[in-house]
Amino acid sequence: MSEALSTRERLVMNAALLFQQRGYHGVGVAEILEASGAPKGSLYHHFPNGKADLAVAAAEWASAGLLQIIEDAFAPAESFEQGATTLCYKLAKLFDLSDHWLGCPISSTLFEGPSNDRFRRESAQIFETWIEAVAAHGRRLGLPADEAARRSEAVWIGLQGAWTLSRARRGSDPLRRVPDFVFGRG
Amino acid sequence: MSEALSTRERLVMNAALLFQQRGYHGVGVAEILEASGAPKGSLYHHFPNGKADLAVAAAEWASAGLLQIIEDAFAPAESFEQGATTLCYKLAKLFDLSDHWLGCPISSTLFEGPSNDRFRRESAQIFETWIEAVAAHGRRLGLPADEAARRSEAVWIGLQGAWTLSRARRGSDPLRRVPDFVFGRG
DNA sequence: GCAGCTCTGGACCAATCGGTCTAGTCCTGC
DNA sequence: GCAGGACTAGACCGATTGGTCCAGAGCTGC
Repeated sequence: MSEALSTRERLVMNAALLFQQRGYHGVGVAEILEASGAPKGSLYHHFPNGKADLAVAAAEWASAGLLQIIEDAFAPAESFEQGATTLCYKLAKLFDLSDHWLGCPISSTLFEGPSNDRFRRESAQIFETWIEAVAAHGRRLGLPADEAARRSEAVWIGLQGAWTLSRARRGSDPLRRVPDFVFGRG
Repeated sequence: MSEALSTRERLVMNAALLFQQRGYHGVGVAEILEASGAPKGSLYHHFPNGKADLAVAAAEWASAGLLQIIEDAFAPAESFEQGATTLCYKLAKLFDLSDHWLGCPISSTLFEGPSNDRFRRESAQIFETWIEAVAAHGRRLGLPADEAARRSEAVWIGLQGAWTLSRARRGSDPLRRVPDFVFGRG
């Protein structure tokens, strides 16, 4: 149960999940409140700017989760290719565990949000953090810096694109083929 | 000028553009009406189910435009690689001509829409049409059927992912590097 | 010239939107 | 035991949402 979580944590978690399912504008504040079992006062206490603040917090929370998945995937890896492949499979499994309709937590939450620079900058920064985390593992595993940068960007692009196709097809197959795509196998 | 266009066409065009910019739920019916210079009655005359019908029509209109771009890119091509590269550059140019913030017309319009099966099926079908159009050119240009299918899917995934990254970075560089990823250059 | 359509124009509606405000509860330090 | 901040609870708000409805404009065939 989530009773142990604070109201703030529940708000962020539920907001992240709901935004991922239906996008920023597709989810009303009331629904997030209901899912979190919190009254309106709590939301505006923890997030003075309301929905927008909550969305940024939700995206950052989701981003932290993704970074952890990257660490878990690369920790036991003996090569960049191996780590990246594990990462793709982990995300495919995550996708399978959902109802096959989750979007990218960052795009869904921030790209579709109010068109202000704050959201745009925040999303760009989260994406770059993601790519840099993978690139760092590439360098650690012996790749030259420029190749690590190129490869990690390719992994990101492959995952982002394949995630969309997996969503349309309601199955994780495209995600599982990302390593072939990135490393020119098959 | 767009005076020559019918009310219906103006509605579909403007809806497609606005949805692409801010997603299905991010755009109100009133705004589409205002952009099209049409009253409410016209919308519900041409699209009895209102916003949802309009969104499907807008996605199909955008899809037709994309298919035309594919034809234009592959028509003079002498190899799949050449056609696909031209396609990527054409889309990069298109992205540059916008304010660097357009989303994929299909995802923005249908993925973020109401979570019903109609939207999901429609988006899946449009994506498959897209991939099949590219694959057909692959076969025409001498690729074995299975390789054409794999390659065209890779192009689609690369473009979809790179488009997202281009959006975050506010520049079309990632799109222009898609051919390198797909064909293992560089 | 009028019957019968397609289409337009816009008033109107209930529901929902995100957000404000304040009274009250709870916990903690003293 | 009480002072005071952190937090909850929910009534309330104006604006906007998507949608309905109907009167009438404009065109076409007769």
